[in-house]
Amino acid sequence: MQTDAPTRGRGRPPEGVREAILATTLELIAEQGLARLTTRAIARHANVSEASIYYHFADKPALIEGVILDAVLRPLREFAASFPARAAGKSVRDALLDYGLALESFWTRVLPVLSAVQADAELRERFQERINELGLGPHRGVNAISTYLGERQRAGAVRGDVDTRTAAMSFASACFLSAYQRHMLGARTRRKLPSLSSVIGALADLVAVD
Amino acid sequence: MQTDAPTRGRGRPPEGVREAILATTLELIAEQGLARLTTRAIARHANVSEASIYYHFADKPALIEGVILDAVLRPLREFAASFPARAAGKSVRDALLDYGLALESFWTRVLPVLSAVQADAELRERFQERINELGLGPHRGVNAISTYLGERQRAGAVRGDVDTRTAAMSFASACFLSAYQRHMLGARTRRKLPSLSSVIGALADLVAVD
DNA sequence: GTCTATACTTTGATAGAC
DNA sequence: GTCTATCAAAGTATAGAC
Repeated sequence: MQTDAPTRGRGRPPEGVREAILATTLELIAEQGLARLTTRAIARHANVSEASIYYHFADKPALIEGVILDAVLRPLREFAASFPARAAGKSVRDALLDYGLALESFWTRVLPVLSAVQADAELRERFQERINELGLGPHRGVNAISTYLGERQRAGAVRGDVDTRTAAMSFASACFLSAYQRHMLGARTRRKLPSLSSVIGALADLVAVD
Repeated sequence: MQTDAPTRGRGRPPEGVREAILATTLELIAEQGLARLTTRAIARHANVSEASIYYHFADKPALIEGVILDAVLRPLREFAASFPARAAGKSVRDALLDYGLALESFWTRVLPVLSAVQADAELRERFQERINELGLGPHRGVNAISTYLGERQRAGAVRGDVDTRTAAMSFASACFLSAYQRHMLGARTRRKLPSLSSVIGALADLVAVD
């Protein structure tokens, strides 16, 4: 029952089709997971035909893999780039708080995609290869914060007897668990873990020079 | 081309069919994920007909849900039951090490299933409901270890100025991150995080009275 | 309670007009 | 570059014999 546009789509500019497919696919993966994701659903939600999907992507796995990798690498780059700025001119405690909350929200963005990867053996294998090639993984975050703590330690702001690598691991993993709980049990669930802020605060008290 | 058993199966006792279906389904979910799991594959690997699946289970979602829930609750019960025994007569350090490694391997068992849950929106919703009803979640582990540390603190084996809840959170989350990295990047991947033992050891040094 | 055979539905992917 | 229409394959689920 379209009254005025018999020849072209219902408002989507033709050149946005590829981007619409990518964005919609990511959205659907995050919302409903990979198990029942169909090309038909992607096409409908993106206001596009299924054929267009196969014009832009070789097949369904190629589309998924592209979306997944991008959905991990993009937030990662943004986050990594923001790190130096976060610490600048702050106390150790404030820097850790700021960094920790950012780390938690990074994981909150990425976890739905990581879970989707685990749902398909082929995808998982390719993803692991790619991540290993790039040398990525949680150790990156641990190393970054460990380096930061080391610097502050030499500057006398962190207690000399603290093992910065262990402290960094505790810190990073608390952020991760916090994000994972929300991911697994849903945002509406009442949080029964100590708040991330309080845990980071307590860790800061342990490592920082008073 | 069966030469000797025209009427009955190739060795599976008829009464084991239901169990075989359950075990095989879990195995396949852990191995290849939920996205491409078919009733045909389950039947083949379990050496059973597809029809038998539908005799024992209402439909595919019902089968999956049963398997999933069992695969989380069973290890959880076993693990929870083993906890008191782990701490008995040990130093704080040894108890934490023992508990931590057990916690890591608990997560290693359960994570593949939790990831599968995230791959299907309907499954995720039912799972979250059930978990919330039962009051489960990572906070259980944190509470248990926090209680343990509190007792040892009153006994003088843990430093009085330690916040046991924060320490427990750090401890539990390190175990979780350790397991998650292996889950996500594969067991063969060279571990680039500090070993869990070393992190737990360092945490124990921080909280235990020398 | 389990099987074989099959009905029905959905899915990924392609052909061809515009 | 995008669409409509269509196909072959794969998927879930059922019927009926034993």
